[in-house]
Amino acid sequence: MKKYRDIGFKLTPQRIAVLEYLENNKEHPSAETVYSNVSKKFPTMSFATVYNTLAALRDRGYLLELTIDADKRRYDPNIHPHHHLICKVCKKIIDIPTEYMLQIPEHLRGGFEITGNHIEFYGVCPECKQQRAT
Amino acid sequence: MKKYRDIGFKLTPQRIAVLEYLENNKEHPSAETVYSNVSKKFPTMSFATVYNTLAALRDRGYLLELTIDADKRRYDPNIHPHHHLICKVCKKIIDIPTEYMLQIPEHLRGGFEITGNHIEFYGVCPECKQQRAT
DNA sequence: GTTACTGCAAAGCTTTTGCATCCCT
DNA sequence: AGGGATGCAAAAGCTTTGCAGTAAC
Repeated sequence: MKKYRDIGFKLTPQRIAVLEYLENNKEHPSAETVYSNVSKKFPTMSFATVYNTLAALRDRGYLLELTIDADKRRYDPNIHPHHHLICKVCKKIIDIPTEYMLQIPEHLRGGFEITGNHIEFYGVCPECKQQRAT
Repeated sequence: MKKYRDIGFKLTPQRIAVLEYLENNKEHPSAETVYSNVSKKFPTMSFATVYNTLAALRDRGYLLELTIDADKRRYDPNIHPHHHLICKVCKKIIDIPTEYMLQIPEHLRGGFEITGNHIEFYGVCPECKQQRAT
């Protein structure tokens, strides 16, 4: 936690609760999900504080904001380069920590300076596949 | 246009205007952009009709709904498999029609049935790169 | 004639903002 | 003490919906 304070990130009890909830979290939660979980232990917590905290962490590079879900933004505390596998039915997201070497053919690059990439794999998870078969 | 009618898609003047606007459109427009362009020639056009039409085309597989932009959904009439290169500054999106062979290691697949993938390449376009230098 | 689309306005969600108060450093 | 965070409520965007009227098939 010290690293946050060191860069001038003020550690309030609310922020610590959010940080603890996110730590090692693999669910790629939405702000709403973060709010409802954190406010269990912290009833006075407000939505605005969750949004502010998530935005502050994102701006400082401690949190990725995923635009995978059209309905809401989801957050990923894993900031190491990785990709995602998404269930089209239940929107579950799992991490794919594989590195792929992807080159864009020169004639398609359009003079862009490439800084990164992100692969979304789509599919149906075992649980949803079984429910469909029913 | 006949193909739409053949599957029970009712062709109204408003829908034809939307279809004509989208045809060969490479700008990946948002619903707002579609609306403002189509309503130039069709002043009585309503937002709801644009949304309904886009959703109907999407549901029938004639239009891709992109979740690349966190702020709004964008639409892509190019339904052939392809990827995207996105300018992080101005959010311009250009098509990358290259095919990449991407395999997910078995132990990471989690029993998913994989149905497809989509790569987002990130970068800065020449125009934005120049403005930054200034 | 049916069925389904249009247009308008209102409502629904997610996310952002203003502002007074409070508290971490 | 000072700067920044909190909490509340209101507002702002984007998208969806209900419903009466209308047009495509």
